[in-house]
Amino acid sequence: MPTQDELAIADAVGSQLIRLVRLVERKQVQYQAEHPDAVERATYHLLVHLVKDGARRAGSLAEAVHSDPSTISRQIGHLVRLGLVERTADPVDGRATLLAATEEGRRVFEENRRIRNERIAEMLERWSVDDRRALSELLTRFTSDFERSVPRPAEHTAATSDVAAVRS
Amino acid sequence: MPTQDELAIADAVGSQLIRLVRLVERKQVQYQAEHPDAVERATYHLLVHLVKDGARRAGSLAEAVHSDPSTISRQIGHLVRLGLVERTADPVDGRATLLAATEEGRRVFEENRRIRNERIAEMLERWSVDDRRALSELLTRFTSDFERSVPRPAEHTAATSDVAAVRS
DNA sequence: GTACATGCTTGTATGAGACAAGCTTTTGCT
DNA sequence: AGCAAAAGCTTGTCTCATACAAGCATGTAC
Repeated sequence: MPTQDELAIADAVGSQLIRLVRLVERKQVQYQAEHPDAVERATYHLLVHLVKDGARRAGSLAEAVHSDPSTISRQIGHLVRLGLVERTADPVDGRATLLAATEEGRRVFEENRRIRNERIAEMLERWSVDDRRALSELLTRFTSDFERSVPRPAEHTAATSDVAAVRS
Repeated sequence: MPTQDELAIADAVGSQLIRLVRLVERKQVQYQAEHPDAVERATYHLLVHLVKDGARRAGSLAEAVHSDPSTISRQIGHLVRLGLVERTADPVDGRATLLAATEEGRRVFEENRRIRNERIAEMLERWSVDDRRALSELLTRFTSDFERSVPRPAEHTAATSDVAAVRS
């Protein structure tokens, strides 16, 4: 039973959250518009997974991003054509393919991350050190709480209204 | 010229930001999956605009959400069919249509927002009052800074790398 | 009053993603 | 060992959202 006060804070946080998500999405759309040959956002995300977590099988990726294997297959196809990812036979299972980021794939990822960090550092330029640290900590904590509240897809517990939480 | 320390904070903030955006998106996908007759996310966003800012013309909406007029037309068509939005002739310009949320449209919006706020309040349940307030304030401030850094679409200033800021 | 601009809607094309079918390899049962 | 069933991925087909183009109606300017 949240109090009126708690709901007011929740409303503020929720509004900012939505605003933030929209801004990020808009930036990504702009990026696509200005880089017509850039890979699709979802496709790029696969590269990120491979760089961060190392080589994985296609099915594992599909699960990680909650996407259909056929979709993954085509997306990886793009990345392979661009030389950012390599397919190698899985030594322990001939049916499977091991996917790994290439050196170039890692380079592209690091470059994007570098640019992103610089932009964010610019945004925080005028913030006090304490505020910066506080933002980072509170954001991390909130994200973790949020993550806990998103039902794992497998569980599939009665979530009829659970899920309406972030809309608008 | 950000320092090493500043970049480290920026990296943490950026990572959490991406994580957060993905969580929100995932929640929205789940919502769609569980409510097959729910309107498309982008379509719902139009309703939000109409509730928050009052009646507007279709073209104005199109600009607000950076979308094609034809897309808006069809999306509004859905909302009208659902009884959430009304089209009325613009009294001052016979070519234009004024779009307004219906009572039901407002009700749906308020309900979603209420549910969202409750979920977020739950997430913050165990937070201290100070931390809650700090999160809300810092998030608001950061979002505003972020917004300033997203070039207005009209400006279209050399943004070749500006825009790579949020990827991965 | 006629030509052009403006605002929206409808037709058409593109592209991402899901489901289904197919091919290959592995596993399990006898 | 051998054959059936399952697993892992790829390719074919469909759907759906969105962008671009064309069309229709109204408004505006000379």
